Amino acid sequence: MTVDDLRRAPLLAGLTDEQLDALAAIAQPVLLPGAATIFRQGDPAEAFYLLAEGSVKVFKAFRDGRTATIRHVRTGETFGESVLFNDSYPAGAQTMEESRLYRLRSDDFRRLMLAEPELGLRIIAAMAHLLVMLNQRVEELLLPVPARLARFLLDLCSEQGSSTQCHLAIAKQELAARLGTVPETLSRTLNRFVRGGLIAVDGNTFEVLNRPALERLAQQ
Amino acid sequence: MTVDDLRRAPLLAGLTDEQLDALAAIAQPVLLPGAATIFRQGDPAEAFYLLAEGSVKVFKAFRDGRTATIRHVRTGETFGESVLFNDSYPAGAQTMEESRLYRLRSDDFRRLMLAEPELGLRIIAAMAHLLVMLNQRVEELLLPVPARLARFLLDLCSEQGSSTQCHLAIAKQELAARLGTVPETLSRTLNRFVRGGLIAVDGNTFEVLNRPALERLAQQ
DNA sequence: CGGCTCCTTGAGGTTAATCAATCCTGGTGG
DNA sequence: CCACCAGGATTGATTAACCTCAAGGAGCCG
Repeated sequence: MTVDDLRRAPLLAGLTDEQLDALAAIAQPVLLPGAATIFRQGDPAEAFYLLAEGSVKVFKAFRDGRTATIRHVRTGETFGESVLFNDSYPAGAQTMEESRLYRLRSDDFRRLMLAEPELGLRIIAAMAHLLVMLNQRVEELLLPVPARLARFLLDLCSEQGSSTQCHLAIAKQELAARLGTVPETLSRTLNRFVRGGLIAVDGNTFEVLNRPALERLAQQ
Repeated sequence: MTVDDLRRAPLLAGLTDEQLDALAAIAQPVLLPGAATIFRQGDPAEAFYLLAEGSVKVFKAFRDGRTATIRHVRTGETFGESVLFNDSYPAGAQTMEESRLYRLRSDDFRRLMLAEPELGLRIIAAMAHLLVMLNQRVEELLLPVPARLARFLLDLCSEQGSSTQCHLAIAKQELAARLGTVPETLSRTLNRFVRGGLIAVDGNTFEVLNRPALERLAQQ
């Protein structure tokens, strides 16, 4: 049911039932198969989306056809919100499996914001925060590949509650995309880490052997 | 006088005299010589600034000591505003000549925002817009140097009201920093444009000879 | 045991930084 | 009026990072 789906979105948490009803009135349900393009980088911005079920990735496309995954959207999260400030999408989005989402047209949403200032304030603040995050991700792409990989590994470990071990849930080629590089370079870089005694690799499980060196590398 | 200085800031335009007085009460005047560091990338974020007189540049620092100028701040503009969302500065700032500025401590400012919701709404919206701009600038650094230069030239021309001619007011090495590259590469790239018949150069004046090709280059 | 997909390894090419040398050009003092 | 000097601007040669293309493995399922 629409309102229940909306209530699960962190961006909308804490809204009153009336506000959610108003939102539900402008939310268009969409059902997409896997690997479907939702919007492309540079497309005129018309709407943003709430992911109710399934999974979606947001990515930047480069000149050379390479892509860097910016984030994996989780159930209940919104994406493409920057349409409210921008007139074209700053990144592309694609489903990774069959997904159910809601489309929120930006002019409908803007109209709603005028009627409900509280909603607007909440959205704008959340969005500013998102933009800061996005900015950090894009900035990371300016670092050399080894630094990006080191960051990722350290983050993954702390995310999984360990300071030395972590398990990679996605394929290495997905990781390469997430780091904005290609599988070959990822493979070579991992190899270099192993030869340098920084980490040990067993399949998709990693062990950090020399944390200080890895942290130094992650710096720059 | 403080209030007059504040009134000139686009971010604050349209505020009532009372609101400006309240702001003036928390604005600390600062006088700095040229080439002075205002804050460094990564410093804990405590305040943002309004430039009343002089000139300031905001820049990203790279691992290798290179820097990319993100923007040249003009009189009446604010910079470092992202402290309101971030707990450290995402870029560094430095005066380019003797400058007079006002320091606005972020917790003072936040307190003021709570008391004056209208002020908060205005600031947040303006800031979200700024963040989008910043994001675009950082993204540009992912493009190859010729694309960045092409963009810059086209922007400069349209900024100066001409579709074919423009004049560069800063030194070429400053332009190189603005493009996130080094003077040598800028020189070679300009040369390539000239040899390719894209532009003509006379000192610091440029003429666009083949706009479509330049626009194509700017794409990616 | 093919055939598949994913991963790795090697060779080569492109982009752009670095280092070093040279060339202007405008300002200064003789 | 001219020689000289300093900073900026150019040019050449070298180097580093990392992508591309191409060719092997390694595991896995029918």
